[in-house]
Amino acid sequence: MTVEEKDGAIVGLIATLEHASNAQARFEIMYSTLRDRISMLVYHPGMRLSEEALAAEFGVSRSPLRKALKILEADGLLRSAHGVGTIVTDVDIDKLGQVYQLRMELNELVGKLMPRTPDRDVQSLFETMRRRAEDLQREPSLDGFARLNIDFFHAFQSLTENEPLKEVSEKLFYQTCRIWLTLVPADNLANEVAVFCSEVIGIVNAVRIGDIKAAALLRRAHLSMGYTRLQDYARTGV
Amino acid sequence: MTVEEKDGAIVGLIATLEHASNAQARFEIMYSTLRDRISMLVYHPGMRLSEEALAAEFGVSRSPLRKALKILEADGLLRSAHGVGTIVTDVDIDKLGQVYQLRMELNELVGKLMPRTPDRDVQSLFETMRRRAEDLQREPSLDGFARLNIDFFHAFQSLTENEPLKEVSEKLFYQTCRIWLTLVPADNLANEVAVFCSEVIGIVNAVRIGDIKAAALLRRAHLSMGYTRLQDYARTGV
DNA sequence: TCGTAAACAGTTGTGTACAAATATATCCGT
DNA sequence: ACGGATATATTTGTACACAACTGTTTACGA
Repeated sequence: MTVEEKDGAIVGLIATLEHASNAQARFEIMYSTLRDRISMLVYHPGMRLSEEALAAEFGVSRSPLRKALKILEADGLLRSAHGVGTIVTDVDIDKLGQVYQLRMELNELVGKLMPRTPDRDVQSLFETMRRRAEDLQREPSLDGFARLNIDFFHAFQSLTENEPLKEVSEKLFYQTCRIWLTLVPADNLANEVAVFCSEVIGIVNAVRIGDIKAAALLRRAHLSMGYTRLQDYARTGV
Repeated sequence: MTVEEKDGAIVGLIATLEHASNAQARFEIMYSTLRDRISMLVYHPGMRLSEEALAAEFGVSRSPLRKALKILEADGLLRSAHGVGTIVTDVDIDKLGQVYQLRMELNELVGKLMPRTPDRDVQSLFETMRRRAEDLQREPSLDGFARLNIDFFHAFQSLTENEPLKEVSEKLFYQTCRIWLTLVPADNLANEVAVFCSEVIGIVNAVRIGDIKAAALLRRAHLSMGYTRLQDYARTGV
């Protein structure tokens, strides 16, 4: 699904870009690659990115790269400062509270607005998520946690057919998902992973019997509890 | 509030841009000006815009102008086609149904998520809206209707302090507000204006007594009825 | 007269040079 | 040695030239 799953890493990325047919395809690759790196904290908050370096890596000039950066800026993930650089935005637990409130409501809407009866493909997708959750629980890792969090979000998105809702939810998700990587303390990772995996498995079970509404309510509940735990981490961490 | 309210129209616009201190300010002017023109059907759906002509009008080169166009493209208001031009997107009543469903839910959230107790400024803003609604009802016009619709939306936005909710609502509003200008038949304009003005006045009354939740529910109800009428116009119009 | 292909005009996409702005380093005076 | 001003390096913002692409027109042949 994501671009990262390539063999030769950076080399493979440029190769992919070279063969990208049109401008839109090249943009999508650059955009999702950068967004993924920001979300996975490869580019950590406060880090300065160089347009020239990124353009060189992608094998293009600054012009098309800047388009991707501008959209990421509109998404709230980057911030450009003239004469300084392109800076990865900070994630502030307090400001993110508003986003979390909204995300909770939106997740409930997944069950209300055009819920989609899961077909065979969706079911197998969620079964894959269950398997990955079980694997992760056996061998917890921060990266695996973050990756499954992202992929499970996209799987959950397929439960509604309301396109605007999906777009809006996606934008808000990427504004918040980094917070876990910055706040969860290493000594509590296994516990946090276990909670998350039980959430995944619970929702997979709801999807299996076709109860999208229940899946949405479960997700909303877990989102709420997750935010509470994040606040605790932020308090004790400081 | 909007940029259009200048004396010398285009000349004034360039003058404003010349004096804009930084790049962000210049971007905001170009962005909101173009969005307003699209929303007011100065640029009608299907119309082709020329980057060069727009850049000349704003007194800048294509580079900074393109940033505004790219964001408007991400907003779903424009579409760029290589070798063809920059085209104003169509408004399709069926596809907009999903947006309307979402907008209804989001409007209700205004009353649930961080509703703001109206201060003196907000109250006077809504009183202005009431006066403009009364004026419009006395002398109905399509442009006046569209303008008040946009301005009243922004006024309503000030009733919540949840910034992400405001951003999301704004994006969705501008995806839908053009539909009225394209669908309302001229022979029913006075009637439609009357309905809209009564909505405005009703919500102003709710705000006056400080009942934001009621204002939000009223707005949601009117949004729902409005969408139903739009569907009727679309059916009888075709 | 019609169909087809080639030339043309016009548009967005990309590369590149330079301007504007900022952070850092350097130098000088006290 | 320290403060401050100045020079320098680095970065994003802008302008412009050209490449890539598309729709239209025109010319040519059947």
